[in-house]
Amino acid sequence: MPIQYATFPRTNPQRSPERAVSSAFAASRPQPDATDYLAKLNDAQRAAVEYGIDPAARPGGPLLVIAGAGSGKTSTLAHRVAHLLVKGADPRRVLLLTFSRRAAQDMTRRATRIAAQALGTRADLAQALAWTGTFHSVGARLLREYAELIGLSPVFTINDREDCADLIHVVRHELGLSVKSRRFPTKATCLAIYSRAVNTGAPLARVLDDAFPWCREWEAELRALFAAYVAAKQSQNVLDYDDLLLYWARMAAEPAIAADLAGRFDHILVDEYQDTNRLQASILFAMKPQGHGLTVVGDDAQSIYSFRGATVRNILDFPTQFEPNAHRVTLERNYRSTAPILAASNAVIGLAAERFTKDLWTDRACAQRPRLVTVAGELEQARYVVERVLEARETGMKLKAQAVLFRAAHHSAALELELARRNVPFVKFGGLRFLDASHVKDVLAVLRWAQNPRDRVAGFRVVQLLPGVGPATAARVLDDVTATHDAAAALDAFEPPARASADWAPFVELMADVCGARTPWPAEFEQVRRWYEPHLERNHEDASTRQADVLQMESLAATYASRERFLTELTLDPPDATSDESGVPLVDEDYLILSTIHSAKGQEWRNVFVLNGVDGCIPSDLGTGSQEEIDEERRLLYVAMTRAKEDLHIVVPQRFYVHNQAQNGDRHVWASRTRFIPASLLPLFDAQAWPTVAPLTAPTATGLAAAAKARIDIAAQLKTMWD
DNA sequence: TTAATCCTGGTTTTT
DNA sequence: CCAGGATTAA
Repeated sequence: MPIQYATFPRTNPQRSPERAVSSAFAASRPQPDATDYLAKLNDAQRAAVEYGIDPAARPGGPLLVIAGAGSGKTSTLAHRVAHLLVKGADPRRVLLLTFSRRAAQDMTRRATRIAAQALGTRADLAQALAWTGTFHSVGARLLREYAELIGLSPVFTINDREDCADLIHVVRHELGLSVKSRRFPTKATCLAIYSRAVNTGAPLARVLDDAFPWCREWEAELRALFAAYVAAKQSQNVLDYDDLLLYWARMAAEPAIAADLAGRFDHILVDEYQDTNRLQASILFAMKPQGHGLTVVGDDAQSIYSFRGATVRNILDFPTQFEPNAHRVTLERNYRSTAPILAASNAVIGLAAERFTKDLWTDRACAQRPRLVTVAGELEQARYVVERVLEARETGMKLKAQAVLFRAAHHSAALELELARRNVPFVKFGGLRFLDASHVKDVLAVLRWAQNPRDRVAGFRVVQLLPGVGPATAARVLDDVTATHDAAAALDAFEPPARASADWAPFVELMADVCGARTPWPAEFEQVRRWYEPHLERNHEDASTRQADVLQMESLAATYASRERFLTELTLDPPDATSDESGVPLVDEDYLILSTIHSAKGQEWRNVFVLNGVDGCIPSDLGTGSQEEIDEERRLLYVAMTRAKEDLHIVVPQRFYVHNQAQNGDRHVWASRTRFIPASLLPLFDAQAWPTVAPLTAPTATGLAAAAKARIDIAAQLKTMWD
């Protein structure tokens, strides 16, 4: 039997307490007017909510909901979940997979509110709707429960991308691949190749041909590297992101486990299905081979994660995976944007090579077309945005109701400077992540190592924090720890180099405490932080801002039940922003949203600015190799545009700065408007230049004529300057 | 063996 | 332009 975790009680279909919870709902239900809470839905939404749900909420056939941008997708899915609960489905046996944790929380909140209202119950439905989260986080939870059945230790730790890259690096070195005459791909590239192969399920050769042609010559070496990488992960009891899916998929394909695993869920609902990959689809099919109780929701026009192995084929081919085919409902009515914004967005996506089946419509008439604003350069672009943002705020539009979107995190650099200069508070989503900051990684490494002493990447990092300890000493320490199976004892017995002797005893003491869990969580975090602070100050110039980060982490740590939960969830759902110079605005303060387009998925704002609407940014010049890549970039612009409710500005700088070009270093390039808005679409936009009064005007003919009459000899004047 | 310095090269988006 | 790898001084 899988071991039981206090925090994640296993459900048992026959005699679990959850059944009791469910029947309590049923009993307290005053036979509501079943249609009442669905009254606000339109016909298509209602069909999507009610399909296949009989009066006893027994799982019906598979359902695909194609939900266009702004068509009330979240609301519809939330209503479907609520409808299930109202009909008596057991919330503990509902699996709800979302794209991000934020989406998961949002969905849980909405669904339970609707259901609670309809049922007139005060029972804590949200608590009962426990299996809600991303594929990765749900995978992690399931794997911990079944760990011992599949040869994992349940205390496995999860490496984030950086850690995985470090591990690959070590393995690569051990295989002697770093000393080839021709340069071997970097550790990050190796990991990207590995990850893509796992997530797409494609053979290595195909992955290389499709996405990494410049690494083609290394196929044999890469294959050996990946084999060693997998072995290293296993011996160290660590999983990477891909493993969470891969182990889940394999587990679900194993008949002995599959019956128990799949039998735990009556209903599986998946949001943002267009951004799932082959591996994720295989999990769903293994869990629900006939598709009973399976609902997937998404929009093929918003598929923007192919770099992560996602394939739009998942959603396009979903209906025919089943016999009879899955039922399909399409939501085409848009409630978000004005008609002109929608018309322009439809036109942009309409030029895609693979034509999509739906056109969104709305009855929100409006005269203002989306603006296509030409500015001179990035500085003017930043000024334009700030001016317009403040202007809108003057009219009462909160900063939070406005957002600036861009293709790559660094595209907002100039804007961030301008916002700081003019004291406009903002929060940026996407780009540099909290977990990538070295001081954050240091602290987490201490905790991770204590959690899982076999984790060499964590240990390697921790030991080297001590002055006088470098890679060689650290390697010896780790060998001792691995050999003795007792980190604290091994550290105690280790003879440190002279330079490190003063720091050794406090270090051993700390690790003994943390490994032995002598200090209860979250006080343990504080203990680690106190130990770490002097090392932080020694190693970093800007110790004080980094210290603030660690303190912030400490308050975050207090909100998790245990060290294990903290480590797992922080890795799977990291905070979005670091506290840089601008500082984090207070929660109740108003602030402008800056976000990568990818991070903006599923959100909406009244006023939206899209930066750098030029070829080279959208589409990124890195993504113009194939028609598929170009179409994905086009969908990216579509996603950005359809975030806007009332006003949309696409800013086109005529000149922008590119950094680190292979040839000439930094330089300006002359940009042209994005190819996704060709001349034929211009009538749908309100094209304008900014600023409206040109700062420089050429001399006019009459002006020159007048000046000619007063000709002066400047050369003569200058000569007299030094007389 | 560590730590400081020099130099090269490489690039988006994220669970 | 910055991170990470290579080189070199201590």
